[in-house]
Amino acid sequence: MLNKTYAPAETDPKLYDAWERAGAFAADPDSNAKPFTIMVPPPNVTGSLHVGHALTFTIQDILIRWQRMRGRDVLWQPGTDHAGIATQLMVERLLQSEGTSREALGRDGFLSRVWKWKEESGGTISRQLRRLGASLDWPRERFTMDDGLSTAVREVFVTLAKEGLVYRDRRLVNWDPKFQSAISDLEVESREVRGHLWHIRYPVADMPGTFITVATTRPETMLGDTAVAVHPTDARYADLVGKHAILPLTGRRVPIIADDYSDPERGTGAVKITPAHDFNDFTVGQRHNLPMPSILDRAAQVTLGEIEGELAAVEGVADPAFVRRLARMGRFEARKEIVAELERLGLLEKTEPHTHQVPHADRSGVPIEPLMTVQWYCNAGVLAKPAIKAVESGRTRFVPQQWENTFFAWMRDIQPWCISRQLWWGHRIPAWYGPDGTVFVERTAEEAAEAARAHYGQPTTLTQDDDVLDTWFSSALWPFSTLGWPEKTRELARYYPGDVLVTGFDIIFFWVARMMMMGLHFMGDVPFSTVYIHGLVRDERGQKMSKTKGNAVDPLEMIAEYGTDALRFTVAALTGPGRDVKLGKRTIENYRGFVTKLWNAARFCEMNGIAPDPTFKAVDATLPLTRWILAELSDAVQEASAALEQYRFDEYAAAVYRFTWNSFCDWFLEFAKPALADSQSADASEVKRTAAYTLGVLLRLLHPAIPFVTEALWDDFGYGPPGSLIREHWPEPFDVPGARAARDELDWVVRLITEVRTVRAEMNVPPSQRSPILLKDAPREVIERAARWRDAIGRLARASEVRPLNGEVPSGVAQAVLDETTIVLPLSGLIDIAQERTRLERERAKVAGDAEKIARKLENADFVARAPEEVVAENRERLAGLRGEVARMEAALARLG
RNA sequence: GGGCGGUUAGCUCAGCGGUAGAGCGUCUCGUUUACACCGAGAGGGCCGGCGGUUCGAAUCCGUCACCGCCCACCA
Repeated sequence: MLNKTYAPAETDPKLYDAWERAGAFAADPDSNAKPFTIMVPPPNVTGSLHVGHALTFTIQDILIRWQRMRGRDVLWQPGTDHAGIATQLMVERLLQSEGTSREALGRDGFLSRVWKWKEESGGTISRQLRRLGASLDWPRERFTMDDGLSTAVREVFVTLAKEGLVYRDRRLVNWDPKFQSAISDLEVESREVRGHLWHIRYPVADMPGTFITVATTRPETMLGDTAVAVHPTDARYADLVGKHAILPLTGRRVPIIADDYSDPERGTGAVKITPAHDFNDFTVGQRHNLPMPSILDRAAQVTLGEIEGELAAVEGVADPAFVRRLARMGRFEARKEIVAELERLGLLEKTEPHTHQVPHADRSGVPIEPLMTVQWYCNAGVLAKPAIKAVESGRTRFVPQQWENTFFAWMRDIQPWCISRQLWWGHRIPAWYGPDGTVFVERTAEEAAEAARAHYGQPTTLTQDDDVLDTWFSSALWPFSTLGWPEKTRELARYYPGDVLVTGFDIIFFWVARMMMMGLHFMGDVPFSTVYIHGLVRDERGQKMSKTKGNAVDPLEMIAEYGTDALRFTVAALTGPGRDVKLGKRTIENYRGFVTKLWNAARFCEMNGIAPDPTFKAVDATLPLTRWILAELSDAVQEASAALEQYRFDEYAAAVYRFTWNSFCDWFLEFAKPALADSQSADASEVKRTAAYTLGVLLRLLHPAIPFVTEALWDDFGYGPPGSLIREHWPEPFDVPGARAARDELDWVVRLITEVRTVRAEMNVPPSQRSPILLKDAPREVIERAARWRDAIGRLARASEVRPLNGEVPSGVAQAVLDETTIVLPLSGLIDIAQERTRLERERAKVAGDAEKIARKLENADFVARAPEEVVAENRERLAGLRGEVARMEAALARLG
């Protein structure tokens, strides 16, 4: 006997354990079935489950469970990402609380500490994914820094380096002064900053009293200026081009140059050029062959090394002593000092408030500093070309398709990817340097030593590159590194390329694009044929969720409170194409009601002795009721499958919800009650067997979304052995004999009951007050129908009897029109004639209005001539029907007197 | 500055050429062989504005307005 309510907290983990122990999630490389593969986007090993995970993993698990039921050999590849910066920072904080530090432990000590942390606490997210019901193939779990995956990383790096697609370069890089590492363009985000625009007078050399004024938001970088640029056509400055300016503070003579980069509309039209600290200035510097002194170090503190020798005292303009005091000062403090000094010297023309976008490091949150360093780069431009082609040709498609534009826009203008990071935690770059700086890129230290011996003609001591690779470098290999590449494993042959990649739009560039590039380059094929892009999870008001705002929904809390199924169904119901998911506690609570509804419906079935009957076939159904619910069920199967086929999780949820609640519970079970009450009745057996069949199909339809409650019911009813629903076959639409007639009949009964209920509710008739339902002008089929459904109508429409009305309509009755029949409800004493007249008049007006609209349409000669025949015919028919109704309503009104 | 998405019932959204829909919320009623995490009924909409195409536009095209996001830009 089922409990009064479903208790997910106790039941769900047991069901999950049973599935996992039984190997229900396991891929089977030996099977003959067609594979279906999803590579999980590996969560950070430091992570814990948040709503974003709940969304993405629910979607994936729905697809996975659905395809598994369809008989595919499903591989859902699990794993975690080492997440370089995030993990290193986390362990560093841990060390800090223990009174030690990364530096104190040294590189090796620190790394073993991180590994130890990973062994002890790195499994949190995997445990939490189990609570979400995610049916991942756990024994295949991988970690991006596993031996195998690390081999893959080295193999890719070395191969690309030998192909010239990975190389070292000295150029400006986005530098994070807080973490003191290079970062890629993607890790930079613009933030609006309210700052100032300082207008600074640079004296023109050999022209005493003449100044050229530049405007800047970063006066501290002027220490590294090596030119002032004006636009070639700017008449204001034409005479000054070719002359020199005296750089205030340092006294350096810098040329005044003409360059298109200068925009006469902005600032003063003259712009200071600091090639070593600004990306635009860098290109100007290259064009004009300017010196590029760095004046900020890796911590973004002033460093004078490259300009020390050039400092010159100039009366009233430059003072080497002042500049020397700036050494090792932070960039923002130096800015203040420099502004004060310029003011003192009378060289500060004016200061304006100025709001502008400043690039920040997304991780550390500090403004990035363009810095001249040597880094490793990947030539993404070359790798991007086949990836673009693959999407253009449809080999890989995006759902929703609009994201292809985003992908193309970025890929077609892709910049070299800086892949080295000045961190310790990550894949160490497999490059070794000889004493003279010669670089040996090899898979192992031994191979590098071998290469060095060949190069130098003798054994030579090498030093390995200190840097590690961008975390996304190893993520880019995930679709094949997890399958054993570079070994030629049978998994690799079978499960690459995968089918679907599910992820958020925020990492299309970070991850999707790079997997495409690497997959095509190393496997010769795309890593997946479909990329399903979902939205972001937001709170009920559409705000981004964040811990600081306090509006974050904790999925584990929701699971504890409402059960996993409620959370999952909510997510599915809200996941429309290209839309963010606005998730609130109330919504989850609401869908928990759906899970309960299903549970109670099943309980009701159980209480009535409804049990699976494997011999039952839909084609054997003979009754209108059973034929009708089976036809509805077949439609629901069809709708659910079509929705999943198109990644319409919202439509899938809506279809199964509607069928369960409206068709099965509200009408079928209610109509079934008379038959169930009398187990000897002729219909009882067929009704029960149909109910059992319907429930069985329904559980299968619902399983991908709400796996726990469906498996619990499946097991309890004994549809199969415990834990078998997960591998049960997905239902197919089926034929039902006489479906059309059954639908016509049930449709009529439902409309009759609804009509009577509406009248009674509007007349405030108490439910205890039963009334006869008299059918005036009813054709014979209708009278027969009414007789067949006497019990159900009696129950659901509170009728004492249902019969044709022969003769006069008594007075003091309520009336309603249903097709050609007028329903008469003698409710003597309860009917207020005036009120009834108002009600009927309102109805009449509504129907007459509809009729009028159609009549006007049909009077339009163009419509009749040009609209398709069926549409015209349909309208004619409708008009006739509506006019009939109006006439009957008018007759009813007349009878009221 | 370039691009993408959105604007439909109080809220969240579906519908994307032929009778304006759902869920929630609101109001009224309710101890009926499961379910109050429930049942029955009702109210609620110039489908953002303006133009166009069409026999017919929420739906297609153009344009404007507002909202959100992405990319670029430290004068």
